[in-house]
Amino acid sequence: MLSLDFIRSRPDAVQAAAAEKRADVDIDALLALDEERRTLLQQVEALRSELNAASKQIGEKKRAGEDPSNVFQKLGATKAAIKELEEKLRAIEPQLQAMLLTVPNVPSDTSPPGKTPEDNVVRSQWGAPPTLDFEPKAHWDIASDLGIMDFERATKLSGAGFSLFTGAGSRLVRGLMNFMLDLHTTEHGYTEVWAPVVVNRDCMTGTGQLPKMEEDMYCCTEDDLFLIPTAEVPVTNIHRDEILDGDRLPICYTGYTPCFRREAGSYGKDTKGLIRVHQFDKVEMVKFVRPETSYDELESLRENAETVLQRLGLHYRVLELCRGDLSFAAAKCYDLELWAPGVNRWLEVSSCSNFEDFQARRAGIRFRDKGSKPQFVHTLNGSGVAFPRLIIAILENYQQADGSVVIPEALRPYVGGMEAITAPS
RNA sequence: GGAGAGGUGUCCGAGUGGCUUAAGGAGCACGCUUGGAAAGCGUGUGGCCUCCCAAAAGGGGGCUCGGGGGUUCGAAUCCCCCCCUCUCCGCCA
Repeated sequence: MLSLDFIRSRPDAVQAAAAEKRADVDIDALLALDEERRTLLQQVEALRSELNAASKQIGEKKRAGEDPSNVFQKLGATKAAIKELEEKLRAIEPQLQAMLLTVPNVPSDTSPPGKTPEDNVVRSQWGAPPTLDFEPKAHWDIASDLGIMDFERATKLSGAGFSLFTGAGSRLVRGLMNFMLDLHTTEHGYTEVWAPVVVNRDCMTGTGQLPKMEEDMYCCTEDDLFLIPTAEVPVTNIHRDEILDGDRLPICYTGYTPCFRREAGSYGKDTKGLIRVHQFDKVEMVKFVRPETSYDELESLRENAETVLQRLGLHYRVLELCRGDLSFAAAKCYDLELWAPGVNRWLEVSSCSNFEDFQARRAGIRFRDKGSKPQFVHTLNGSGVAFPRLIIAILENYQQADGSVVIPEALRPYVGGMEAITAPS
């Protein structure tokens, strides 16, 4: 959420930014409503002030044993006027709030111009694609041939877009979780959290999934609870409606969670294999930082995510998202994409975003230095990293001519020393 | 799911219609005191909205005792709805 102050001072910039993100918002209408609200507020508060003074007078007179009835006379009209104005306000305020919640964040000046994913800027590359002297297989064939995933039975359980890992595949998932969490906690300084994966509406609104993305989430309608699409939601909301001690910042959390996405509107896209699924696993990093440090913190967040890929020896590139491709809440974002030779394409495994104070304002996350007024923190988060596409990359990059898959060295301690996954004989 | 208890400021805690612009205590900050500290004494102590002010500082007003409505000239206090927490019972990993 943007502050009304900011929108008032730079309406054109806000309207233009919304257009870049293809958000259908009418800033002029919003400001007109804001103006109306403030006018009404002034009127109603003046009347309330009168009424308060009169009530006080009545109390005093009664205590002094005097007759207060002359004060009563005019109060009826005042009360009626207040009631009328309040009703108008009550109609306007939710409307204004609803509009405010649909205004996207303004891209940072440092985010490159552009409208579509094609306009994203490749900022760097690391490593090189593997040299394979055979025709690389796609991960779904590798996994099926090795017996580490069972796509058919997963469909039987839950439908398309769900995964069933078995044997070494399952072990791989578990190992990845520990590998990434250990890296972020012991080397990158994050505090580990284990969070709920079902959250309430306030959480979803706080981080910006609601109201826009409701149809993309699994919802337990009986309880009005949502399955999280990312750990960003519960972890960022840990400090919702809090004023943090300025000395505590930055606060850095990392946590593993499963993630659930309905992917409404993308049916028929990437239906095969693990590229796009309804439930997947992810280790996430979330930071609460002082505003003046957030862009430095974004760089280190991206480096922390890159380290995961580097340790696993996987070829990747870093994209800087153009203004038009930024998500609703983000001001700046880096995507990390892994090279997958089997499906012959780049696959996004991490988004590292700075939301500045956009989420903090929605979620009421502030900090205070001694003797100062509270300020909103800046929030950031990044995948560190998402599992399915990482697994795709491991399988496809480390596949051997004989159909086996070599386990990256850094991962071996986490999978019981296993050096390769080989087909059952 | 059933029954009960409760939600007050940073914390504890009082408070059943106007001497409460929330008592008292603790904590915190500042000052006095001290060789220094503790104790003691004094002063102060939140958040949101809005207006005045070029801005900052400052000041005015409104709201804020879980949330939302209502009664009343006046509500922490009375009424209604909702949420949350705790205890016991039931069920259950």
